[in-house]
Amino acid sequence: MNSKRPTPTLNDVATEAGVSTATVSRCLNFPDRVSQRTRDKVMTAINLLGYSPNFGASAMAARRTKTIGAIIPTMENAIFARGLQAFQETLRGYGYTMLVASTAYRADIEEEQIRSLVARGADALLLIGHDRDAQIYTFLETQGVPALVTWAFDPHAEQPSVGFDNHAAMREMAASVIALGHENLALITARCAGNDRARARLVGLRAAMEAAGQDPELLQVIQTTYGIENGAAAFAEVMSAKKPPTAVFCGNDVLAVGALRQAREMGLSVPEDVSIIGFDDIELAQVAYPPLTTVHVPHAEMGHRAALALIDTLQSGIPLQSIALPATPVFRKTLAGPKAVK
Amino acid sequence: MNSKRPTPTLNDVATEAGVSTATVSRCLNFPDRVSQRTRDKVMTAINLLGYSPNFGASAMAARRTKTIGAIIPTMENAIFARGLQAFQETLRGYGYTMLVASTAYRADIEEEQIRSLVARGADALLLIGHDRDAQIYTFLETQGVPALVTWAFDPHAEQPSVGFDNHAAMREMAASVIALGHENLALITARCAGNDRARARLVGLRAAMEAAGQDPELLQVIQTTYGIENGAAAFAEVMSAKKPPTAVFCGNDVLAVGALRQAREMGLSVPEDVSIIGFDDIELAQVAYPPLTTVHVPHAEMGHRAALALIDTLQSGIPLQSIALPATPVFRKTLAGPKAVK
DNA sequence: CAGGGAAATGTAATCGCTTGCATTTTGCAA
DNA sequence: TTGCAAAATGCAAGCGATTACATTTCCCTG
Repeated sequence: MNSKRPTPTLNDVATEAGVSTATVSRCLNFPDRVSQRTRDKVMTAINLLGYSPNFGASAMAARRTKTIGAIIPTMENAIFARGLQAFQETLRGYGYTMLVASTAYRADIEEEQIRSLVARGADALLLIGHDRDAQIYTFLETQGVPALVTWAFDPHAEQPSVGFDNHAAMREMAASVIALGHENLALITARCAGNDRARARLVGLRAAMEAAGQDPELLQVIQTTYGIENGAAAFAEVMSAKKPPTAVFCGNDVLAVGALRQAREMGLSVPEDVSIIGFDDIELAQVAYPPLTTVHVPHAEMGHRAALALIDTLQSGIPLQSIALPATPVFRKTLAGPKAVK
Repeated sequence: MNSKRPTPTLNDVATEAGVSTATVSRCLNFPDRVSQRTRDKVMTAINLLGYSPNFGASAMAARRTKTIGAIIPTMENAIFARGLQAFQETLRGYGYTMLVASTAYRADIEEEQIRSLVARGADALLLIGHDRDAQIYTFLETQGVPALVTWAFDPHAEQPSVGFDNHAAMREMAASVIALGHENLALITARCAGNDRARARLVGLRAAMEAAGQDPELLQVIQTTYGIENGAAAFAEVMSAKKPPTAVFCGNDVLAVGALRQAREMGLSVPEDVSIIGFDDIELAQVAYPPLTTVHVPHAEMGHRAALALIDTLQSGIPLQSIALPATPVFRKTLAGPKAVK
């Protein structure tokens, strides 16, 4: 009847149930190695005491946590949400738990989060994109924590990845746009430094221009930060050029939606006056008005496959294998041929 | 030169640096209780070995983790994103780490996640809404883990909360709508079972009707699952009534955006033919076309204040205090008076 | 009813770190 | 120099689980 009892431990349960701690532990981890009667006693004690195992202690003793960490740049917009959701669901099905951390697109925070998750005992890690200090990969190796890169696929990279080829996807989309007759192009993109995906998309776009006989140097590029507002601002800037582009590519749908809004505000109609092209195909893209022409990314599939790959390597010990998934243009309503030129 | 060295421990660092483990530990946790020289030696050893402290061990020994868990219904849409982001940022500023888990709106998963986070040593928990089994609160109490409810504010509830009054907010919005002359109302909402916020909004709406002398029973209510698609479907259903409503309330912006899209598809213009009202004021609301009239929720402020409250109780031991924040209607373009009636 | 192998349970070492207390160093004033 | 308080460091006892390995109990079979 003392008011402040400390949280019960395995030991307390053992005492209460009149068995040894080993039995209680087994009862929890391998129920069928324990007799029915004992199990009942133990379970009763557990409920009575409101016992819950201490994760840290258990992790330390068992040297595994059935936990996988995921580190994403941001949770602000839904870019990674669908993928992560799928990732988590698949993990759950195999008895694993996902831990998420976000970095606000900052390398230093990312490193901090990686260390934090590893310290927390994450058995493996899911990372977005390849770009990061080599020393981080060394660290992970030292710690014996497998890391899988996603949202990108680069067969040349050291790190295994489950994702799609950003370069190829953007090039394909750009090729279609150029085929429509657009010659004056612009790109609004997230900062490319430390962001291999953004960079690959940019380079892919230039490649398409080159392939079509255009001078890639003519591409007007604006780098900005994520966010609808920023997309809007960048669009305004882009369109203020003496010879404004007829098609504006955006590194992602969030920026594209901002551009779209700005276009409306500037009295430009899309796609008649100017085409706007996104990337990612998040929910926003379908809701935008007009519905956004964008590059579809297999979010759920990616999350699912990544989870499977990680679990597999954890259980089999076989190194991770890269997997390429397709990302393809989806044409909705924001793309049309350029206005008849002067 | 052996290829598979185990991950280094505090002990290894101590040996390498030629000091005791106590010193290394202090060096990490209270740098200023250690001499400059020693600190350098230790740091060198740490870097050399690629050491990273084992969180579980540390948590066990110290009995605290500087970790706060947040459990949200979903990460799929951005509803909780802004709030969480703010929550995390504030936490970070005080040296705390946030762990997120999502439940897919399922009570059993939520319980599982709560236990999991507690077992992981979360020093405190952030929960969405009040509705959950009383036994969970008992459990948290037993474990000595303070839990703060957010996204809702209910002075009558047992649990402390930092949030806004869903009932009052919806009533206020509804009052404005009714004042415009709308008499035939409908509500598309998330499932109300186990969701006190949805329920409060519904009741708030009815209260406004009653206050205006309308029969609350006349409100057409459709419960559905989150998602743009579902919002669209529900809207179609609502409008198929023999006497379709002139204003359709939505329990949240995601549903509202779906409704908006469906309206467009049905050739109805908003707000001329029908008004659509959302709730939450997530980014989506401003991007939608036309921009959504909705109830603004102080996401960032809420996350920020919740973090402060939790840290405060953790450090001072003073029980959590509830805080009410305002949530107010923001009128954009999807609300107008009803069409001249027959 | 004895004997034996399987099943159930117990014993105790161990995981990596923190921290109260004891001990050694250091820095300075006398 | 010497003496001393303060600063720095070391010692060692936990923290709460897991799990070899040892021991006891059970259930059959002959």
